[in-house]
Amino acid sequence: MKTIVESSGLPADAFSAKCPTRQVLDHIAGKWTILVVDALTEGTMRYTELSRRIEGVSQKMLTQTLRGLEADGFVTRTIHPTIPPRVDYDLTSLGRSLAEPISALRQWTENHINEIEHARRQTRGAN
Amino acid sequence: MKTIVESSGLPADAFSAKCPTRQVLDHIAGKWTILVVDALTEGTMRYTELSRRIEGVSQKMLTQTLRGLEADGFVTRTIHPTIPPRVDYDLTSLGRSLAEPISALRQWTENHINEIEHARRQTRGAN
DNA sequence: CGGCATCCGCCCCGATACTG
DNA sequence: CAGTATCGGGGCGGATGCCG
Repeated sequence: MKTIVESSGLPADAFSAKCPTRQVLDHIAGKWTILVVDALTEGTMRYTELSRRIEGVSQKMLTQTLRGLEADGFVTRTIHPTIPPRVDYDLTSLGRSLAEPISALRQWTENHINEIEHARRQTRGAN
Repeated sequence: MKTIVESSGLPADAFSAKCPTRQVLDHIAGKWTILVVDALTEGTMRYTELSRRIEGVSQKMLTQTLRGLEADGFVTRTIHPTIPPRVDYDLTSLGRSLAEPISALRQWTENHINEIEHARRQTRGAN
């Protein structure tokens, strides 16, 4: 059962260059998207909580990633007009759905990191 | 049960900037990696078969992606010294293992593309 | 057929400074 | 606290040409 893309009437196919699925996949494949979505599975997080949870992310990239996730309907942004200001980020139901395969990918990598590093050490001379 | 990274003795943690898991995750998050791994789940493929299957990929990026997947132990490269030459690419058992969460991610995106495009249209004025 | 080498533009991303 | 604005380097990635 293939999804029919409403905007084009064609079946969804990530291997096709024209399919919008490709853009979303490229976006999800961004450097920080996986970590941000995955972090939010732990519950509501404030901006600075996210930046501390995800080591090494800059303000710019965190903001940019969050804006992208908002635009795609994966994350909600809630502003509390208090002093000091407080902004909460949450996964939408669509975002929680996406988080399942994404978490699986992170966990797989963590579980197999030793095999991968071993394979890397076997690669000799190639460069 | 967390994996202990042999090279560092520390638990695998993708949220930690120093963990090698991060590099692998960044690598998997490359623009073409998901499509290449996923294409190879359909079986052995030659170089030109891959380039036709994955619309829009340039020779350079296909080669570069395949070399990276080789180095990480996800893909094997078999050269048949015939005329004309023939090169077969296959997933290793580690690669087939990785392909499961990766395929899940592509399928999820294809299945939810209409919801995502709808969410995108709701976003007004933001830019 | 299955690459590699080179050039080069673009934009990703980090660093820094500033704001409500 | 939660951003925005701007600058600048690096590398991702496409185009082209050549090779065994």
